[in-house]
Amino acid sequence: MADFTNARGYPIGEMSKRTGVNIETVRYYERINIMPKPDRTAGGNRQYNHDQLKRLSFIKTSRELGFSIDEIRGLLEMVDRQDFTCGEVHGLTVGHLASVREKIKGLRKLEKALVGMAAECSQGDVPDCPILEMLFEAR
Amino acid sequence: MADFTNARGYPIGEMSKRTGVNIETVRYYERINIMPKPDRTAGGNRQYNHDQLKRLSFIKTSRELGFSIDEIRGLLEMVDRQDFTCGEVHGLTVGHLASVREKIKGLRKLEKALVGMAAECSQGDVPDCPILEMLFEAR
DNA sequence: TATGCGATCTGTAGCTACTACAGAAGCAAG
DNA sequence: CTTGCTTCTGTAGTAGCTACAGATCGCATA
Repeated sequence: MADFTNARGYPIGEMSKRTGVNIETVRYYERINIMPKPDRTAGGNRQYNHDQLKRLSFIKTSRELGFSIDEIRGLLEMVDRQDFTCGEVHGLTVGHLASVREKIKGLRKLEKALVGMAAECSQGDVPDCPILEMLFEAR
Repeated sequence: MADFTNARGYPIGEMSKRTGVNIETVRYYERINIMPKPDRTAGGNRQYNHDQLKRLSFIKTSRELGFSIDEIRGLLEMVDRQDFTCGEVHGLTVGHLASVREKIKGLRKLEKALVGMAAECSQGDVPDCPILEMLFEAR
């Protein structure tokens, strides 16, 4: 059994397991420069350190919270340059929150429309459907 | 001023204006075979008829309701083959409704998490931020 | 009829955020 | 040393468009 508690560095598969980020995606993050180029073994395999693990976790968590790669890039750049303030980060978060709420609003409308359409429908065996009729209304 | 009330056919720009579908997108729909190849003028410009206008409206409305291109393709194939029943269409709609509700649920969770994070934050001028700390927690 | 200008043409490449190969090479256990 | 899992690079695909470039069409006006 492999043991990564000593500072031997994590291979990419371990990074993937620990963060839940797909291996291919880890390499992708390197390619688009939100993850740094890690050390390599003599044979050329990637070897990550603990900071890089934390960075990848950050990205994963942020993605799960719906931040775009570009938003995350912005946050990470501030972190890397050490020139952020709590207020800035708060601003980005609140901005993102607003866009999430927009999405929820849109989906609620949509839900309503679908419920309305479904309610109109007899669900019968007939080839005649108010749902399709609605959708087919030319503008 | 152009007049399309006679059966001269609609050029692509008119289709676009009437449905709100981008011109490039109309051509894209043709390429992926959810819109038929329309007639052409002597010079090679597309000339659509009223049925095609209705079909494009159908696609647009369905997209706005969040149906995927593949779902729409399915609906249109049924329509084209004339072998759908109202029950089938209802089924597709209800299935789609379920996935919309799933999305809403996910976004609500996300909203909650963001609100929680933002509340923790002093918004101050300091380079020390509980939001970033949360995001940086290694797993 | 000529001209000018907007609309349209084809083909290709880009976007977001990944994912999925192929074929070769590394690496660790037995 | 072999076996077999992991990792490597590079490329291409996914959805659903959008954005060009450079050429041609078509219609109104002079």
